[in-house]
Amino acid sequence: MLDIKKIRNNPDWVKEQIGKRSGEYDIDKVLELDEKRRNLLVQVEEMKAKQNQVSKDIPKMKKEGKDTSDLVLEMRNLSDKIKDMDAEVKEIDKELRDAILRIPNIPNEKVIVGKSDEENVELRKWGEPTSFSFEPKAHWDLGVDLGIFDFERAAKITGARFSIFKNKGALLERALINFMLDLHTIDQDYVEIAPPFMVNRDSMTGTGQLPKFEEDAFSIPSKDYFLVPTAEVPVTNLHRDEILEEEMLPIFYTAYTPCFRQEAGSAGRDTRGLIRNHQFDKVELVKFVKPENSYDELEKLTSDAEEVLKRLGIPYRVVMLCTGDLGFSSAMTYDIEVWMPSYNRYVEISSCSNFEDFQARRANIRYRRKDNGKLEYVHTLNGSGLAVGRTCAALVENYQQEDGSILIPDALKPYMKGLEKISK
RNA sequence: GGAGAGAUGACCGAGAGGUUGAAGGUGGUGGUCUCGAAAACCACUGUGCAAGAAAUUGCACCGAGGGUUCGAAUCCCUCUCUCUCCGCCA
Repeated sequence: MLDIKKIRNNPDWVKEQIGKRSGEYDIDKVLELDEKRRNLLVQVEEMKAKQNQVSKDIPKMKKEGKDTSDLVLEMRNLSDKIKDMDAEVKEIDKELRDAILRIPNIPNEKVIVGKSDEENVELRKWGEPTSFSFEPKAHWDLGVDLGIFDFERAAKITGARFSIFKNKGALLERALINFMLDLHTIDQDYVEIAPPFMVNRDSMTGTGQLPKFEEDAFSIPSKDYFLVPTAEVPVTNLHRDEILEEEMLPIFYTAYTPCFRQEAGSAGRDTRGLIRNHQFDKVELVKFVKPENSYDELEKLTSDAEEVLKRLGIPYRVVMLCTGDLGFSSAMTYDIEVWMPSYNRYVEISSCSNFEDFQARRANIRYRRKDNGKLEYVHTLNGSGLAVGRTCAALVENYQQEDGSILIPDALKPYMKGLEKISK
């Protein structure tokens, strides 16, 4: 959520910044509602001030033995007027809040301006695309042949875009989760969280999934809960409506959760295999930091996620998303893209973002500065560390052998009971 | 699911229709004392919104939302959450 004062004081600048994004956003509506609200507020507050004053006077007058019945009658009228006007203010408040919540974050000035993902910029590359002395297969073929993935039965028991991991495939999935969590908690400084896999509406609003993207989420109507689309939601909301002490910062969390997404609008894309499922596993990294450190922390968070691929020996590259491809809540995002032989290109496997105070403002996460005792919004960041399903797919494809078996990278062997390779 | 109890400031905890934004304490900040520190003592110490150049002023906020009243932290209703007991259950 943007600061309404910022919008009010620099409307043209805000429009220009938001204009760098793709999509249309109605900032004039926000300005209009804000104006309307403040006009009403001045009036109703004047009336309330009078009401409060008279309410103080009445007991005094009674003590002095004066008759208050006329005054009480007058106040009864005023009270009714106030009630009507309060309701009006409340209605406008709601509209205003809803309108602001639908305005995306302002991109950081360093983010490259561009229209779509085609204008994203490659920052660095690690390794080279895997070369094969034979025709490499896609993971959905390899995995089914090896009996470690089963998509047909997943479609039967649930529907399209679900997967089953079986035998060594299930072990591999589990190993990857543990490998990633151990890396982040033991070799890096993250504290592990095992959060609920369902969250309420306030949490979804706090991180920016709602109100604008409700159709992307799976919901539990009977409780107005949502299946988590990412661990970012429960973990960032851990500190919703809290005031943190400065010495508590920075806070680093990592969490494994399954993620549930409708994938609305992606019909027909990536329909095979593990790339785009309604349910997938992910290990997430989340940071709460002081504003002055957030961009340094974004660099570290990204390299912490990259470390997973380095240790697994899977080639990848890091790109900066241009303004047109930036997510709704993000001020700056680096995507880590892994080499996927079946696609013959790099595929997104992690998205590392600095939200600055956008989420903190929505979720009301503040901290008290030691030097002046003032409250300030924290900056929040997160990134996948990594998407487990896609990592699994990338590993299978990049480590495939001519005979259809899959070599296990050294770093993962301790998590696979020392298994060297998966074969028939 | 049934029966009870509760939810108050950063934290603990009073308050039971009328100068209560809310006693007292803890914590925090500043000061006195000290070579320094601790202890003790003194003072200060909520958030949001609006108006104003500013000092400042107004309004709101005692789990959330409604209601009663001239006036609600205090009374009534609904909901959420926490705790105790019973039942059911991985």
